[in-house]
Amino acid sequence: MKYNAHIANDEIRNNAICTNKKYSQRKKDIIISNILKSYTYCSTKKLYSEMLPLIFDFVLKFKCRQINNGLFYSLLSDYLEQRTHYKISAHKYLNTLAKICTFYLYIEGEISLTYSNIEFLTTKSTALETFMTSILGMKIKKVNFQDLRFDMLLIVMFKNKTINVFDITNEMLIEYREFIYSEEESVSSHKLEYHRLHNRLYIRGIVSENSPRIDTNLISNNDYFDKLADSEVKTAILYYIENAKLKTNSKPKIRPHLLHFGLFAETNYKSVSLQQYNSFIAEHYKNILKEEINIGKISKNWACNCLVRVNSFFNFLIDYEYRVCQNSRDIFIPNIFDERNVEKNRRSNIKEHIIEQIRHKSESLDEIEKALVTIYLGTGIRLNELAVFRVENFHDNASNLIYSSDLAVDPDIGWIKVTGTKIQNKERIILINKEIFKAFEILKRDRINKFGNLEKMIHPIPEVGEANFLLLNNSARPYKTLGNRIRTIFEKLDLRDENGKQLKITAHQFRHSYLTDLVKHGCPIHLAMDFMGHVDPQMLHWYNHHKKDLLEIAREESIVSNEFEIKIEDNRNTMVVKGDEINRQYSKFNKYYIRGGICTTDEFQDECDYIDCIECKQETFKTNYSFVSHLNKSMQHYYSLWISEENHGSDRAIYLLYLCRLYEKLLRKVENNKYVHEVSLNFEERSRIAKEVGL
DNA sequence: CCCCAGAGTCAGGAGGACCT
DNA sequence: AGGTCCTCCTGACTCTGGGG
Repeated sequence: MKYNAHIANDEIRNNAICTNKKYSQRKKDIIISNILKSYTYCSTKKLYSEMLPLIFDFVLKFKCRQINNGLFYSLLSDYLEQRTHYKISAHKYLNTLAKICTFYLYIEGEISLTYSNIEFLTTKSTALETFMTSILGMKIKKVNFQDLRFDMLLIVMFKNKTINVFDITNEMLIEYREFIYSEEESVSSHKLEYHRLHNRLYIRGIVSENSPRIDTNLISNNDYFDKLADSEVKTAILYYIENAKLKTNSKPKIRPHLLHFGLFAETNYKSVSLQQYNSFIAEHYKNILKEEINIGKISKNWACNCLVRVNSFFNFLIDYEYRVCQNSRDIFIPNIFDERNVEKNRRSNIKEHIIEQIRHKSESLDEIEKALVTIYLGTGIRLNELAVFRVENFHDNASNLIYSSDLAVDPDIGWIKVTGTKIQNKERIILINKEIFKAFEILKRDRINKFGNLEKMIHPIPEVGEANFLLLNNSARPYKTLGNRIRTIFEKLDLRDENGKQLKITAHQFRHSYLTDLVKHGCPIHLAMDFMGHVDPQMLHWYNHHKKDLLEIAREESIVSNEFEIKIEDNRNTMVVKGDEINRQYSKFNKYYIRGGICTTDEFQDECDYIDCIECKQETFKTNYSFVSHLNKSMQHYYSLWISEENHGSDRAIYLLYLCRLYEKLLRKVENNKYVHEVSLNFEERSRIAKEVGL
């Protein structure tokens, strides 16, 4: 993804708000107002507008000075706390503002970047993104800020220089970006390089928020690392031990714990082994906490946080031993807090009885949660699509279609228009039933209660303009962490499988279930694709968990049922398989087709020499055979007509006919009930097609 | 009034599932 | 095959309500 950083830099230089000299108050005000302008959606705007000038001044003080993230931030907190009447805590938005100021000053050439504060100021952040887009004019909307950081670090590698504080100049940035985004070079390979670099150099801090801040959040070059890592970490541990002794009274909770770990580390760290590490953690974890810090009475998270930090310290020790002592044994460092069991294969659909369970148990949820569950359950919507769903896309009064098992048309029920996130600006229609309709109403009502009149609501984020998101977080910003909430909900539901094992359900799994359901009920392929928002029919293979039934239905009920079979081509040998065997072979071979003209793979087009294969005569033909299953007698007739004609012998014909059938029904209803039929673009297109084919 | 603990919430990083 | 984005987790915040 390209962004025009160099252009932006030139513009800034041409219209420089300030030179390298000191900022005048007026210029400073302009900068600050610009930053604030980009930050108006912040829920505590007043607080920040008051603090921003202070932050700006503060950042200026660090002109051309190396400073560590942690130190920088703690100093900033102190600085602000002294000068305002607010009690400053480690506030993320505040942090972001500091990043913005730093970045601005960097762009202006007022400050230089150290390796440390590269990390510091290029963290991915909505505010930073907004800032760069609106104020600096950088078109980096789609750029991951992680990548920006990669770039900056890789400049150093690309230049084959050791990392030096002031080596990263704008010219280097420009040159490197040109290099990295040139067509000859793959960005991903650089990412890999970066990962190696990153993993080697980055040590996470072992400092708790309740502890004095120490410079342990190190990112450094090799020299720095080699020179300082040993003594620095050692110092940190000793520091803790010292403080533990001194301040046991004032901080009774953390000290014994750290003391224990610190002593262990100090005495054992030269020879700490994986076995020691594991057994130590596993055997003493609970006892230590109970004995030393009385786990029953303190925050669980807090204790865990301490352990994580110590954990990372041990990671460092082991890494250090491995690297410095040249010990060649394999070391695997487990994360004792990482209990997730990530499924390595594709995600599964949700079995019917689990869905029943969900429906049953969700009675205990509150209204909003219940609505969310209902929507995901019944629409196959992507997680993010609901998060950015706009109120105006909810056609509550519109008449429209609904997909159901008998393909009936129900004009009483509406649709939602979803803006795709995978493909930009691509919209699609999802048909909803009354249950989902109600769920949306609940969300809408909740939205009005929280944020006022829906119709007059303009989204607080400037670049969003008048978009009116249905879901907002407490700061009236788009609900980025909807996934977290969904996960919490399903944890609350405590779903169990047959063996009583707790199930982890994610929102995306409902997509699998939804498609499986569609196909199971014989939904035609292109319609299913529309509903799912897929471009490539092959994706349906990925999602469809109903293959066996699908094939059997297709075989038994299709218009070509008398002669239905699947030929599987394997090195030019053809075999005909049916039933279970079809299912078994399905995954084994890529190349298959159905007699009657349905071809499924691209490769097949080149080699196909079957007369029946209509596909090979079509340019854009791509499908699988699942649509066949829904055809009824009347459709057989149309189908036979269509495939008999040249250039029309494709599943497209089936699709069109299917649409015709739907529209036929709809039009009839509209006529009878004097229904005003609102159509979306998608449906206009379909309507047009329907007319073209004679309806 | 403050303190505490728990519940709820949110941004960001990492990795890999999804999708073109 | 390479790009996108989902899901996990973590650190750290806010809110609430009870107790001193």
